[in-house]
Amino acid sequence: MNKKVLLGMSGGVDSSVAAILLQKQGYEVIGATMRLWEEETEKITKNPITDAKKVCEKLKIKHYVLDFREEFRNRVVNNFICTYMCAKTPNPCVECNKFMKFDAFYKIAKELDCEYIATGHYAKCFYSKEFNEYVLAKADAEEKDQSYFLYGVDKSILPHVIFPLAEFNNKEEIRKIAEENGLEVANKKDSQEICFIPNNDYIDFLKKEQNKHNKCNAKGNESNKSNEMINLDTKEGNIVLRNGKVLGKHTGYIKYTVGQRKGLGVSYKEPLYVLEIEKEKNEVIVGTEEELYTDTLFANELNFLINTEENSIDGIEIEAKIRYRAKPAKAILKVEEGIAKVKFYEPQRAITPGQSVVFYINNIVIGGGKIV
RNA sequence: UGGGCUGUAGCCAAGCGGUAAGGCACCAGACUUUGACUCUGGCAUGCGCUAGUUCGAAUCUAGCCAGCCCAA
Repeated sequence: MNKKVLLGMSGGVDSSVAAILLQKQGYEVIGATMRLWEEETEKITKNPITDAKKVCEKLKIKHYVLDFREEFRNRVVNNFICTYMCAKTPNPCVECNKFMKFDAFYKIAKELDCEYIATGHYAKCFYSKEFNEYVLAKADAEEKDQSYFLYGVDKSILPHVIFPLAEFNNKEEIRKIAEENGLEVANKKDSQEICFIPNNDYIDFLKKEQNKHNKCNAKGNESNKSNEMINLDTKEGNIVLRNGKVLGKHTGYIKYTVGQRKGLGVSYKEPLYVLEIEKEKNEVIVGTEEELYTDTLFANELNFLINTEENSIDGIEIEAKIRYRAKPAKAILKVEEGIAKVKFYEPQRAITPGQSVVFYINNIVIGGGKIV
């Protein structure tokens, strides 16, 4: 039996400990770090390659550096920019998992004769008797669970995925294992923010990159990009209430997302939040917190991780997560012509176009899509 | 020129004799593998100016200044 596994290593504690755990379980581990973004990646995300190499040396495993820069730009960065241009809010981690970590990476694994790939994600992958196939599910530690980011992967890959951290429920334990094994990264700070954006300044990033990308792959924006994409970061428009009353000016709608409160620069008797971005009129519509709640959403670009031929998904009750940090909420799912309609029992706060909605049944990821 | 209204922090704004609410913005943290939200802390010895009444004035009085509206 082939027990070779290619482990994606970010140079952080989680994926480093994952290597140790896999070794203990008797796998032959090969480490690989993806190079995703220019040369700066090293600086921005704290030496992923160098650190991963050190860990591999210590654990006596092979380590490869995979140059995915071109794919990353084409699939992840391009989509990030286009989505903002479309007045929506992207989630690059979803794209990255789908195209990089669970596609391009798996292809390399096969070339290296690895039956499995593994990552340091907090998620679970196992054979479900109920569904009669391999499924993706939440990690035991629900607060750390990252299954949300993974709904977009191709379901055929699930039998080949291992998440060594699936059952850990606290980070201290993981750091402890790293320490016991003498890994320098034991106390490395958790990563956060978008990996390819320095200083977390996505506006500055868009300003610099908006004219560089060559082809727009975001849905509904295939045409005439060249004129529109100039100066998205400065193109002035109105900030208005639902009734049309103009409260002030914005300097580029890409600076806003639904539910956003900070940065509006307008006065009102109570806090105002972004309700909607009107791309055609170049308007940012704002309102009070209660206006933020809606009970229905539609999603496209659907991906299902269970066999939808054998399992009915139309009209069933599910739990849906409308953003990474949102609590799953009960809803009824309907699917028609590639569009999902999700009707919640309780209205949800700030449903945001561009973000992903992920469907769960008993902690198992059924699928998900992009909110329109 | 006559009549009316207004003047509180960078912005909006409450207070109407008892010792400066609140929101926006901003700053510092917490939370967070997306953008947000949220949470904690900070942010006017001073209320257009001057004089007065009062134990006490942003609040009352007078004059002045500035802006807005109406009328000739």
